[in-house]
Amino acid sequence: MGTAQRDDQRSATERRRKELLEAADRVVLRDGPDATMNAIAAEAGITKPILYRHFGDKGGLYRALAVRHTDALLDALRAALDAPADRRRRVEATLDTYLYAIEARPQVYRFLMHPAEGGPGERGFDVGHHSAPLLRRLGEELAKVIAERVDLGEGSEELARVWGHGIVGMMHAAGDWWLRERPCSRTQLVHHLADLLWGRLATAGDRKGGPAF
Amino acid sequence: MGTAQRDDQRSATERRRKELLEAADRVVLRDGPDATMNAIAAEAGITKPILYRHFGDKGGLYRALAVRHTDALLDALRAALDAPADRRRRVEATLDTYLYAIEARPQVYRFLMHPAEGGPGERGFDVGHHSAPLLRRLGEELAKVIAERVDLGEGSEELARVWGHGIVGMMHAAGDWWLRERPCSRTQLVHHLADLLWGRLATAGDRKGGPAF
DNA sequence: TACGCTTGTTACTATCGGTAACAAGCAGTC
DNA sequence: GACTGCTTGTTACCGATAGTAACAAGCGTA
Repeated sequence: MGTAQRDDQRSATERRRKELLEAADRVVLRDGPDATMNAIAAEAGITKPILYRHFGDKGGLYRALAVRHTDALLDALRAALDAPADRRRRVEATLDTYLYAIEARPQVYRFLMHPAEGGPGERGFDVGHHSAPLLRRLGEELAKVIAERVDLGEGSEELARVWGHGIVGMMHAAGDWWLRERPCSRTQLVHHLADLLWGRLATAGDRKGGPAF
Repeated sequence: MGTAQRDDQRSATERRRKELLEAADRVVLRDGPDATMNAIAAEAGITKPILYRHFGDKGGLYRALAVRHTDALLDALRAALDAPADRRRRVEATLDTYLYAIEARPQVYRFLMHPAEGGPGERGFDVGHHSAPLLRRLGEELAKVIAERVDLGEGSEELARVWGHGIVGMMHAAGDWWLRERPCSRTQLVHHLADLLWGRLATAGDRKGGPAF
């Protein structure tokens, strides 16, 4: 077998893989976290074992799906992070980018972050909480940017990683809550979070009627 | 049937429920996220249907378990939050309390936050990502304390809730990452996070070698 | 004794992830 | 043309698990 054909086959299988992923995406969009392997295979016009040949197990399929979406999100976040503006603006732009993404595609977001939620059998598309890997990836990425661009003195690498994961967690938790309750506009949420990051908690006074310490 | 006996029975069933929860706790401690309903029933010396009569479904059992642990954690956090010290100390004490809890009982923590992780079948104790409810509860609780004690001016209630959920998310994500990688001591992590909350990100200078904006 | 209530069991269903075992098409090789 | 090797695809199964009847046994009470 010549190398030309091997390349053909390789690109062919990759195309196929892409098609399968797109089918999986459609099912996830439609069925939410209840998507089963059978349903995905049916949507792709094939049967289960092929999915398993391509992705190993359900976790593999999920990971491939998650990587696709995470990559897209990361690109958008990097653009906001690298915009030519002062730090406060960049932080706000980054927060807004993330929140816009989860607002625009809540189905995808819920699938990535909260697989297996509804459904009677509770036997949804779970495969072991992939939100953590996703968030960890975002945290590491943010840490890299912080370490690159902010002067933190001694032990800056460690500090940057702590902050990276901390800020991503803040963004994620606040975004998750906001997406459910919609207590305010996206812009307001962004400002509130930026205020928090800008140390307003430290400078705010004690409440007058509150406990006296 | 007299009311006395009805009370007896009620307290009896509640005692039983408590025993079942303790058995479930032991299994979770031992088997981690792979705990099955059968295993829990066996540990309690009974069979499945009784668990279902007491807790409805797996989610019910999980929720009851989560509430127990969350209550205990909340008590500890409230104590730290209400200690007679300045705000920075209280924040540090609270962070440290949380981190100590997850450090001391990682099995419980992993079960609450990351059910269904290991195991070949990936069919672990999942039941729909209960970490979110848990974190939401912590967030609301912290929001209450912030709104009570910090003077935030206009729209303080909304701001406090954003911060409550944001800070809890920061604590959770950083703690989760720290628990896995152990890149530094707990004390250091606490200081790093408190620094972040105290606005050091805003005041730090640009890195000299970094991109020029 | 007969009733009602709770506790408990055995035996079952349904569903889902995952896996053989086998069939068919299609390139290149003898 | 027949043979080999590879990928794609199928049907039919296994094993584990959540969840559910249907039935039995203890135990106070009327």
